[in-house]
Amino acid sequence: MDKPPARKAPTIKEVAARAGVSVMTASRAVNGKALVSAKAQQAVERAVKELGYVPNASARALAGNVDRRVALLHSHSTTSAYLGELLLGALGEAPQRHLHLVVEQCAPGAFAEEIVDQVAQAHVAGVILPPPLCDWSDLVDGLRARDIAVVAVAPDQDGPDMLSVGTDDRHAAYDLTRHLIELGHRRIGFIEGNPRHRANSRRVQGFRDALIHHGIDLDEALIVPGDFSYRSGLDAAERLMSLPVRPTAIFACNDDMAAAAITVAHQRRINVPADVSICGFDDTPLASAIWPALTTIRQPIRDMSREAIGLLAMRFRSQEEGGDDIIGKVKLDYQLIRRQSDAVPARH
Amino acid sequence: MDKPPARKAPTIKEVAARAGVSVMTASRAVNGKALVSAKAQQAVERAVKELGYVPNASARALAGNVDRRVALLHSHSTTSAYLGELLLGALGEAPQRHLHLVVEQCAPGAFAEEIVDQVAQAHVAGVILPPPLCDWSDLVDGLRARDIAVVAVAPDQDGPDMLSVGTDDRHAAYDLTRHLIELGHRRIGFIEGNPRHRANSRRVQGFRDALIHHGIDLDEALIVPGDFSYRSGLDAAERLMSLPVRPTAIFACNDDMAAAAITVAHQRRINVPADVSICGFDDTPLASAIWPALTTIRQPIRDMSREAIGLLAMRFRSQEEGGDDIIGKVKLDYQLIRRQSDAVPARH
DNA sequence: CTGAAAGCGCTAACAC
DNA sequence: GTGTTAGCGCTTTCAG
Repeated sequence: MDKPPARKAPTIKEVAARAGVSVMTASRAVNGKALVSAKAQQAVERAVKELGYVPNASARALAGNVDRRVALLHSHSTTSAYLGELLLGALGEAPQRHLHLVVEQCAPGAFAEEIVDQVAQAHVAGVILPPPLCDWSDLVDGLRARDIAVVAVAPDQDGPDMLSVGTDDRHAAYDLTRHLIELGHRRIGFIEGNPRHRANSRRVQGFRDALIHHGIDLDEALIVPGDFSYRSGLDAAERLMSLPVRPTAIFACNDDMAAAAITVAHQRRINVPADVSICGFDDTPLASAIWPALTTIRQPIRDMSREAIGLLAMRFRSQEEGGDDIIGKVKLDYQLIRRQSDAVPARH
Repeated sequence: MDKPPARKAPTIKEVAARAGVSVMTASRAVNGKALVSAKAQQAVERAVKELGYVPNASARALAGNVDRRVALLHSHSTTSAYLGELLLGALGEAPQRHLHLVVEQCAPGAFAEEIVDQVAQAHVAGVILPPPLCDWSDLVDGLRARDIAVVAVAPDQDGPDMLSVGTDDRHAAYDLTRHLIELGHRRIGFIEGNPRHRANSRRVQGFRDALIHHGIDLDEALIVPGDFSYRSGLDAAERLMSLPVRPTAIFACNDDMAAAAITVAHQRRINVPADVSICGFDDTPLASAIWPALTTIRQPIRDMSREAIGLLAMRFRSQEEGGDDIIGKVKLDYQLIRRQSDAVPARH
């Protein structure tokens, strides 16, 4: 005898029947919003467990009319890895906040206005904007002009009246530098990112602060320019390695440039990390793909999109209650990922 | 005067009214399934456009009772980039096939049975399994035992009665090798991947075939072992570079090992690509992050998940019609991505 | 605190 | 071809 092939998902009706209460009470108990007697609550909870009941999201959305849609907008320049993390966070959080997530890609050469139209036609109430979209003011303004809530993810410049999530880059750079100092390094090279990005200046600042706070004189020759690309990291590292007195450690403003520095070291038969420690920033896939794997700073991208959804939900709630538009900013903790590219400096 | 803040999405009712037909006709016209007069069809289409009507997925799912859920299951070892691509493809295709996609991550050390339970409790009718999950037979069998359709993405071993999507690795390796041969290379080194993976043997096979078909004698010393890791690529490349007669080109079985080969070349002050061409496989983010950027093979991951959704939809349709379980396999075209790591061999 | 009735937007099923 | 009726599973009223 086969088991019956028809396995329809249990409905709230069945749960109610089994718990001996009305459908309405069951609904309330499941959602936990309204007041329900402890007894009813427990009965329902048991029934739910026994039946393996999962609320039907469609029905819920339809009935509640609260199926607000939010979009995760991404451009061609968002890397798959970044997007993947963003998606994972947002997809996980959205249902819990009673939001429906849609994913929109903006066309390569599109104007801000076109994108705004596209988003508006999707009938979304809010948009999550990862970099670099979040720094495109025409786009942000256009969206807001149409009453679409915008939350910026790791924006380069963070307007005071914006919803945003991000990490404290300055502080992260400070911590990474301190880590190197505590290892015993005193001569630390720094490879800058694109000077037009605020993220870069914040990281440089953190680096400088750490040096100062630990009473280390900064040799300006140790700070060399770069632009976040691997290619630029190659040149920057060459300069650092050619210095009369070589640094014992190098802090690159991102992983790509750190990887480039490792390549240069290898080329010169300088051992990493025995002869020179090299650290990156961002914890991209590259960081763990190369050898030695990079000690770097990880931004909790997944958590960021989770929080972004939360911020949106909060804004909607406040709108429903007729309040002013809430502005919110959340700063998430970064993480120092220690791998194999750093060590105590060699003794002379 | 402000514009009215309440912007409810238009319903099919409004569309019907505007088009001067009944709701049902509008529904049929929108879905294109049933027969509708050309006139009504056009009227509805115009109304849809003018109102910016988008069918409410929840209502549709609820009414049709066809809101089949499918899961994209991923393990901790699926990289974010791979997952991101998979997600993009699946998220785009699922709604069109009237499927609702959920994303499930399986717990790090979980047993197959636990994962099967988890999936079953999510009430999904089908699961997309990226590698390495698709090669975990306990998991696959467990799922199928519960009548959950499984589609394997780029499986290492492809059972005859399985739904699967993938690319022709052997053929891709053949093409990449031919590319090198056409450039003028005759002495081509090959860095193998983990010998336990079929993907590896298929790639080796393609390489050998290409050599044979072009009348090039294969020097077995040119095929060196690796295991797909950067670390192993370093060792393999060292062996290749130490050969009495160095190869003029190296084909590494994946990008990580190709990147390692480039590092080794740099170390030895061998120019890439002037002195040695180096190609990878997979087109991971690494391929374009390093310098010179890798010429490699790209698998259309996004398309794969799209096709996977299609396969699932097809299977469900056939089930509804009471037919046998359809088995389907789709092979997608890979792409040879030419970047800067290959060139015509140097003349002696 | 609980329940009954009504309806969310849409599509099966059956009429015309 | 087209319209009518009913109902998907749930939550919102509004009465108890």
